Amino acid sequence: MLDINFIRNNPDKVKQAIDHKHENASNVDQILELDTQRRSLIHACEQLKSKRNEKSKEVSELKKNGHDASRIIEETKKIGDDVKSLEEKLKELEPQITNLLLRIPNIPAADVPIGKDASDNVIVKTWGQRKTFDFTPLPHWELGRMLNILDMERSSKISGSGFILLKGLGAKLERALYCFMLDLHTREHGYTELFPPFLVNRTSMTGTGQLPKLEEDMYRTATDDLFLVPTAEVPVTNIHRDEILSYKDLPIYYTAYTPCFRREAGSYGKDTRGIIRVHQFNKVELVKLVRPETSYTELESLLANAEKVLQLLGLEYRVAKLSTGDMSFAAAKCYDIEVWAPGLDKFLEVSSCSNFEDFQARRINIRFRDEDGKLRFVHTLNGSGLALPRTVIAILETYQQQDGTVIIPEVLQPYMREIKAITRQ
RNA sequence: GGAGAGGUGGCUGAGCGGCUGAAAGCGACGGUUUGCUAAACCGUUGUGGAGACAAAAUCUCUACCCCGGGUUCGAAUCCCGGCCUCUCCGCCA
Repeated sequence: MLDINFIRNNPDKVKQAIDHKHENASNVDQILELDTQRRSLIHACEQLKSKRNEKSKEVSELKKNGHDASRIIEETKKIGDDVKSLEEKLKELEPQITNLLLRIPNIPAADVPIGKDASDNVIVKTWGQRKTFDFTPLPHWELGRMLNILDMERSSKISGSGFILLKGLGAKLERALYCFMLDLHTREHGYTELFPPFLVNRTSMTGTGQLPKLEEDMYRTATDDLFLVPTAEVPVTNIHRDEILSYKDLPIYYTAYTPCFRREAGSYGKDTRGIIRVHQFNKVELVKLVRPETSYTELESLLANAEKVLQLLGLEYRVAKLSTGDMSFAAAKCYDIEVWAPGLDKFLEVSSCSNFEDFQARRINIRFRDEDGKLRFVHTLNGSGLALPRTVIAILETYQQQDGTVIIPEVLQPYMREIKAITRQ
């Protein structure tokens, strides 16, 4: 969330950000109005408390010297009642303000293109050569069925639509991919590997910003009020919640594999075929906690780390700098990586790399003490490195042969017991 | 699931309802001493909020001893609820 002081001093910037992000956000003027009320209540309340503390001390003195204190006790009781009534008003007001504050989006960075949606995103990079085929490339669901590695009919029998059942070398390819990604990021890019819980509590979900806005998109276990993680970002970023780190600890780089669970409420009818959009998918996530002054160079290197996966897999991709209208609520700047899927004849988003500046850190209260002993909020970043299903799609569709077999990219072969191709099983 | 014990500052650990934002020790930081290191000695050492100030520095007030309620003129301390940790038993991959 934003600092209330920042909103107070820069209401127009905040309003402009809301406008540019096309967010259905809280009313800034209303927040400021409530904030003014809040502060005057606090002031009045604290003055009364001060008076009460003084009187209590007098009582203590009088009693110690054996005098009667009943008159002052009566007076003080009255003050206590007034304090209580002011506190009740505050207790009503404060959650209102917090709730409104939680629905104000982050301010986009200065170099983010202003636009209304994805059509205003700017392609900043393309990598790889467009693969040409002397036959018509098939979509992955055809390949998956022919090779008997993907069974969408039976997965929907087990769980409903939008769930993946991988079989044989399909399952092995999946496992090879996330092992390869984790190895790359830990060995080459300096990330620490984590294996976090897959269920998290409400506080964690609120900390990273999935709640309160997106509760409808989350799977929740009713009896325990736990949520299935929609991304490893949630457990991993929350690791240092309410902590004060040392500047010596920074930067912190974490990577984690988790399944991701998303109800995809409201997206019915979109990308329904195959495994483009599913309720459960695997992902390797990259998370960074860094010093504020380094966060934008850290964003570039995080993006490069994610790109590296596709480069090593030999998959064509492009990088888009998201416009204000397409950016997420909490991001200050965001790049999407999109991989080319020849069978679908389109690009698919496989990673979203964002700098949240101190927006998440403020919500989640992660600070660090710098060399001067000052407390400052860290900047948080994250990105997929990468999401699995769409990477699988790109591999199957890019490396398909005329006979329907699929060549395994060389970097994955050591993870596949040196199998070089997936053939009909 | 049953029974018990416990949650105090960066850590260990005292704490009678008022003199406790909190003893003591450790650590960290600064200084003195020292050829260097160590040791010794001296000093500093929380955070949030509100207000004063143009702002910073600073100052004042207020809150915080797991969280939330309650009792009281006054709560780290008493009472109730919750969360978490540990031990034992049961169940279990």
